Amino acid sequence: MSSSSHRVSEGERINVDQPTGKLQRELRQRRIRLTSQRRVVVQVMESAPRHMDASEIFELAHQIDPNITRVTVYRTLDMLKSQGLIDELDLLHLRGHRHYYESHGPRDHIHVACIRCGKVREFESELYEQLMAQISRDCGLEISIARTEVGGLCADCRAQSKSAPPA
Amino acid sequence: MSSSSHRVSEGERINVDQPTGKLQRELRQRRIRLTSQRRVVVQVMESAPRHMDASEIFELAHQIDPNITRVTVYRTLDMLKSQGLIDELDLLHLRGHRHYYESHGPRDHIHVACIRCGKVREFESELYEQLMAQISRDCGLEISIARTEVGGLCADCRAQSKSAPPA
DNA sequence: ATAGATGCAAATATTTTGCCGCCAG
DNA sequence: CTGGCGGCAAAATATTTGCATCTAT
Repeated sequence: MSSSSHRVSEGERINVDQPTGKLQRELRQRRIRLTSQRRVVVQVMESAPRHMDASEIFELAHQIDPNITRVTVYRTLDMLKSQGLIDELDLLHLRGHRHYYESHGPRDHIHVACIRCGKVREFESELYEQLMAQISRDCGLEISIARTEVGGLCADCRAQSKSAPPA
Repeated sequence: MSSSSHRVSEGERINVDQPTGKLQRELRQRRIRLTSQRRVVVQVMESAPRHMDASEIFELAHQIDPNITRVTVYRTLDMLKSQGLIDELDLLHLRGHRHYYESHGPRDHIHVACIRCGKVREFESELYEQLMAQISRDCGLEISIARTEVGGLCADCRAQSKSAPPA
């Protein structure tokens, strides 16, 4: 396995850090049965260039191992969610009612999406952590999950709007 | 039907000043056809003590006017969403895959939910606005939607945990 | 060996669509 | 009057469940 422990650059978000492994390792550590199907599903998720919904995960996983069914994908996602290893997003429902999944990174980040072209970027900020601290303090909440999604027109799409109006 | 420029009252917990009306007023202003069904749906949404999903909205609306169908609720919600008058939330999927709806307030707020008791509180913060400004600047995004949901154990539930462990 | 996963098929739930008669503006 | 809207039923999606079988540990 290519153990590249160096940081990925800004825009791209392919998970190269723990080669074929962060989720898998977590599962093993937690004594959770690592079946071949689960291995495929987590690999698919970890190597995806962008967030996928359950159907997309299924398609890819099924291509790799035709035995894998939708049911297994749902069950695996549920398991990972209940283990707190992945997040379920809806990305502002910009493209329907799909739910997208992503494996937890080390830090919380914000999803910033363009409502026109659909590009999604991840954003981290000191301010965000301050905000969470404030919420925790003011609401007396012991925060375990947080999600922020922001949508709008990106610079590129604004530029294009000038020649061609919105769809 | 009921005179259009009259207030109907009779709701129960419906304020007659603006509440029975923000959405309705917006729709009229925008020359969007105000059918009796739409009136009922927006009233239900505006007078609800908490966020509801499509089914709940349907139940209540259907109680008020048995003619109203699920389809109409869906179509009305779509319309309101496309007008940017309501937001669609999932509240961290704490209770399954439901989507909740809420009419836009004047200011953006954060939804803070307890993962145990399910209580949802709304939270506003200067920091939040700063964060949005930062995102807008750094990502070159003209923000039109934003959503933040935070989950964790509230103080009450933490207290209870000491005597009775998690469900 | 055995608790726990998977597959299959069918049950549920949720959302969308086509068509036509009806009502708000 | 008329174009948009709601109702109905059915299609298309999405998710969950029961049960027998298989497998990772």
